[in-house]
Amino acid sequence: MSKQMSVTIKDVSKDANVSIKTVSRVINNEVNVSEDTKDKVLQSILKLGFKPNKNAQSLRSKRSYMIALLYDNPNKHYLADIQSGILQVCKETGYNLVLQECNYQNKNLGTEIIEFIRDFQIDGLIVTPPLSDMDDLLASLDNAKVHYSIIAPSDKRTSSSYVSSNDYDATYAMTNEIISKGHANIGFIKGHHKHSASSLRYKGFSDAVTQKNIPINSEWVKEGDFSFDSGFSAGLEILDSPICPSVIFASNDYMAAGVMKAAQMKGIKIPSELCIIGFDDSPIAEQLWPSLSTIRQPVEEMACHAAKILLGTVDGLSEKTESKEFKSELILRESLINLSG
Amino acid sequence: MSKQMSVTIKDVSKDANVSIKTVSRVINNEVNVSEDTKDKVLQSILKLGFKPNKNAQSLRSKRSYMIALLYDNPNKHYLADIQSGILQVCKETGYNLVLQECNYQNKNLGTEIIEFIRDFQIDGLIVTPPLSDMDDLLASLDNAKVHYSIIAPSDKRTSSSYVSSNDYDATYAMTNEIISKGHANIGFIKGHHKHSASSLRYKGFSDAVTQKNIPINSEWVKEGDFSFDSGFSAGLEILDSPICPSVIFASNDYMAAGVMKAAQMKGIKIPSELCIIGFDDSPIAEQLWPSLSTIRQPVEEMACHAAKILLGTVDGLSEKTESKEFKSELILRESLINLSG
DNA sequence: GCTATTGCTGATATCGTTGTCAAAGAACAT
DNA sequence: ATGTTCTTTGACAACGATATCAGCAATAGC
Repeated sequence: MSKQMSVTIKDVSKDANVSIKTVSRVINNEVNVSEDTKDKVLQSILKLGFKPNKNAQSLRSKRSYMIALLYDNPNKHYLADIQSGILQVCKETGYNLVLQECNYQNKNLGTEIIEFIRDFQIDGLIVTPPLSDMDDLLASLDNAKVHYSIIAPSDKRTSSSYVSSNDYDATYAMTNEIISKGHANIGFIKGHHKHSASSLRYKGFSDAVTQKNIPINSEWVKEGDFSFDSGFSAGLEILDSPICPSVIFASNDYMAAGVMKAAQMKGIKIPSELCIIGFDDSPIAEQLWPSLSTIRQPVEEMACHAAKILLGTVDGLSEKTESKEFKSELILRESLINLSG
Repeated sequence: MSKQMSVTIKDVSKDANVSIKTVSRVINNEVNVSEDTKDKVLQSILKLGFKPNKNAQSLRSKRSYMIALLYDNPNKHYLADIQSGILQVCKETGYNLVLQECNYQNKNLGTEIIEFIRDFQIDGLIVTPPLSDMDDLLASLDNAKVHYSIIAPSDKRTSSSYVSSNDYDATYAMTNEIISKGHANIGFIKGHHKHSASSLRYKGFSDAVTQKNIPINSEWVKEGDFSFDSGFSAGLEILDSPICPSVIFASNDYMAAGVMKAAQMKGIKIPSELCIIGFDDSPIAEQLWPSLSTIRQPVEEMACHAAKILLGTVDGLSEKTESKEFKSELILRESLINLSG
C-alpha cells in the first residue's frame, strides 16, 4: 500500500509480460488490442496500483490535463459559482483547474496568456466576463489555436464555443412584471460599461418600458460598476431627485443592496415607498430585509456546461457539447409589490 | 516573435556554444559557472526567447511549480480572499495554483490527496479550515513527507508551518468593548463546531464576561454553522426568549446578518433596542444597515504569508519564512452603541 | 617539482511516458 | 501455394529538461 517509489509503466509491462507500448495502448484506450492482453494489463495495473505520470504524459503528448480559468475581478460569489461548476466537471474527467487572474487593461494580455499556456502546456481556457468580450484577446487565442470556451459573451459568436444567458429577455420580462404591478416611474442602474451584460440588461429594460409607452426619465438612470458602493451612490443620487421613482431596478444584486441601504438611510420605506429589483440572485438577495426580487441565472450550471464544451474539444474522446443559451428565472420576493399609491 | 515550435535548451546551447548542462546550470542559478559563460548563455536565452518546458523539468526534477489549495466549502468571500493572497505570491514566484475541493467527512481524504499530489507532482499544499484541524489528514501528509502550510489551525503546532489569527484575544477585546458600553445582557452565537475558530471565539467571549462577573444566560447562547440561515434561526430563537439580550455577538458576519434580519422582521430596532456584533469584517458588514461592528482579520495577508512559508520550504532558494500569528482589529460601526436603557 | 584541491565544463544516462515503424501472425483471395 | 490485407505486438527513438560523473585547467600545499 505504501510503496516508496511509484509504479511505472515498465513495472506493469513486466508484470503483465507485454511491452510497455502495449500498456500505453491500454491506458489510452487505443484500438487494436486484443481482449485477452487488455484484461491481462488491466489486472496488472490494478494489482500494482499503477497511475501514469502526468508530467511524462504531458511532455510526450503535449497535453497537461489542466485547464485554466481566466478572470478579471468579477464579484466573488459569481467567481466562486463559476469555479464550483468547472470543478465538478474536472473531477469527473480527471482534469485540473488552474486559476489565472488577468487585468483586462493589460496591453500584453494576449501574449502573456499564450506564454502561460505554452509554459504549462495548458490544454484549454475558460474565459469569463469581462474578458469574454475582448476581441483582440480572443483573436490572439484563435491565432495561437488555443482551445477555449467563453462564458457570457455579448454577441453570439459562431466561431467558438460559448455559454450565454438571456439577459435581455430576463430584464425585459422583469420590467413587464414591474409595469404590471402598476409602476410607471422606474429608475434603472446600469452595470459596468465594459461588461456586455450591462448593455443587454439596459436594453431589455428600455425596450420593455418604451413598448408600454412609458417614458424614461434620464434623472433616474445612472451608471454603476456592479459594486455595492456604486449602487449606493447611484441610489442616493436618484433619491435626491425632486420626484422619486416608485421602483429602482439595479443591474445586479449588490447595487440593489446599495440602493436599499441608501433608501433606508434616507428613511424611505421599502417596499411601500420604494420597490427595488436586482439581478443575479446572489445570496445577499435573500439575506436583505426586505428580501430582494431578482433574476436568477444558473451560473454554476453555465460554468459546468462551459467546461464540458471545452473538454469536448480538447479531449477528442468525450462527446462534443454544443454552445447553449441558459434561461434565467424571475424571483419575486418582498422588495417588489403592487403600487400602493 | 511567433515561433511555431518552441525553443529548447538545446537551441540555446548551440547558440551560446556551450553544453546543454551549462545552460541548465544558468537556468537554475547553480554555482560554478563563470561570469563569462553565464552572460553568454543569458544573452542567447534572451535572444531566442527561451522558456524552460515545465513538464520536462517536472519529470526530471520531480517538481511541478504548482501548489494546491485544499478547502472544504468555507464561505465564498473567505475563500476568494485566500485565493487572491496566494495568487499574489504565485505571480511573483512563477508558481501556479491548483484548486482542490475536499470533503472533510471523506474517510479516504488523506489517501486521495496524496494520490493527487503524486499524480500531478504537486510541490506543496495550503490547508484551510476546517481541514486545518484534521489531525489524521495532517498526519498522512507528514507521513508522505508532503510540504504544506496551514491556515488557522486550532493549536499552534510546532512541527509544521502555519499562520494563525488571534481569535481568542479579539473576541475577548470585543466583549470588553461591549461591556464597557454598559451592556450586561449579551447573547452569543457560536460557529460551526468543527471549526476550531468557533471554540476560540466562544472562549474569548466567555472568559471576558466571566471575569467581569457577568453571568452567561444559556438561553442566549446558540450554536450556528457560520451560515446566514443558521444565524437567522438562532436569532429568532434568542429573540423569542422572555427577556431579550441587549446585544447579540455572532461568531461571523453572515450569522450576524441573519440575526439582523430576524430582528428587523420582529420589528426590533437596531441598534437602539438590540446591538449586533459580527466577526470577519466581510463586505456585508459595511453593506448592512445599520452597518455592522465586527472584527477584521487580515485574511488575504494571512494567505499571502502562508504561501510564502510554503514556497520557502519547497523552493530551497528563497529565504525561509516563519509561522506567524496575525493580529485582528476591532471595527466599530453603527450596530453597537451605548446601552440606552 | 609533484600531488591534492578547486573551479568550470561537457558527454551521456535518465525521468516515464507516447510516437514511429517494422514485423509476426491470422485471415482471406487468388 | 502464393500474395495481399488486416490485426496485434514490440523495439527503439523521442519529448526537454536535470543528474551523474569524468575531464581538464588552474591554483594550492608540501
